[in-house]
Amino acid sequence: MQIGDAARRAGLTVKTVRYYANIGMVTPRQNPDTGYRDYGEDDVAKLQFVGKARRFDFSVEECRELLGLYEDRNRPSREVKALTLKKIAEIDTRLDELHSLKDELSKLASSCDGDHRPECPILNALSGGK
Amino acid sequence: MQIGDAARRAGLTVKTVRYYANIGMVTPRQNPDTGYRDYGEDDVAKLQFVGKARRFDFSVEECRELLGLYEDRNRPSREVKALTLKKIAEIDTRLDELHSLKDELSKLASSCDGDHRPECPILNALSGGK
DNA sequence: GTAAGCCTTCCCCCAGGGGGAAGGTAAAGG
DNA sequence: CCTTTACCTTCCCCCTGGGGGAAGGCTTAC
Repeated sequence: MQIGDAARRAGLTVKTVRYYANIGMVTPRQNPDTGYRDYGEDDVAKLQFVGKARRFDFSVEECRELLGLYEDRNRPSREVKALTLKKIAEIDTRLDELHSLKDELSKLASSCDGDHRPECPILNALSGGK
Repeated sequence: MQIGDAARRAGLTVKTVRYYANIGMVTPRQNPDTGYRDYGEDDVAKLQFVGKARRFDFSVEECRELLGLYEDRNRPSREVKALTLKKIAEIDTRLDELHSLKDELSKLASSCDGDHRPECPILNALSGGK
């Protein structure tokens, strides 16, 4: 099938699918007549797999790694689980950062009157100290 | 003072400070003899301000906006507060996304034995369904 | 004299594609 | 048969927020 159908079925844009082909992540056959990319069911499955993994915040490189494990029917599940736990730890780190950012910004916002007057604790905080 | 000192005092890299000059965010005078950028105390204050706002997850464009408000001694504090509340809302959205991602990944991870056997619910989840 | 330590501009690099130009191709409608 | 429409291809520039390093110029210190 052509790239448009494959993209639709995987829920990705044509641009994205072509990009994945260019970086060698999901490489379809080529139709020798037209020169068009020719996607099979297995390719669509891989595209769906990658699309889902991306939505789970795995980077493209991590997706490549997961895809390798996915294609190797004999790999130990340990490896997949390790990648997943690493990703969870990264998410935790980012959650902590965002929580503390939000706390600080919330404190600033609640200390600011937010009226027509120029006095503003938010700007004072941003300009003062370190 | 030269860019190196300004960068050190603002806790930024020289590259970053030069970048801010290039995009017109903090534009120092120029030393006519050497052609070097010449930073004053006011410039350093602005660099510190921007550095802090960046650490608060404000984008460069938002920093430019905040800097404009910071320099306008008569702006209403309302505008600054609005930007801050918008940023807090963005952080909330991202927190929600990350929380649900983490939940899903945690469920997958706990359902996977993570041993030497190839059976892996994580890959099954990524490959199956939508 | 020369080495260190500044500074300058210039260009390429990262992720993860998006936007659009220029040009080839295939199928359907009039 | 011709045209329109909808595909497809490669190619190049754009975004964020700078990092890395080359090539060149200047003082200053040893």
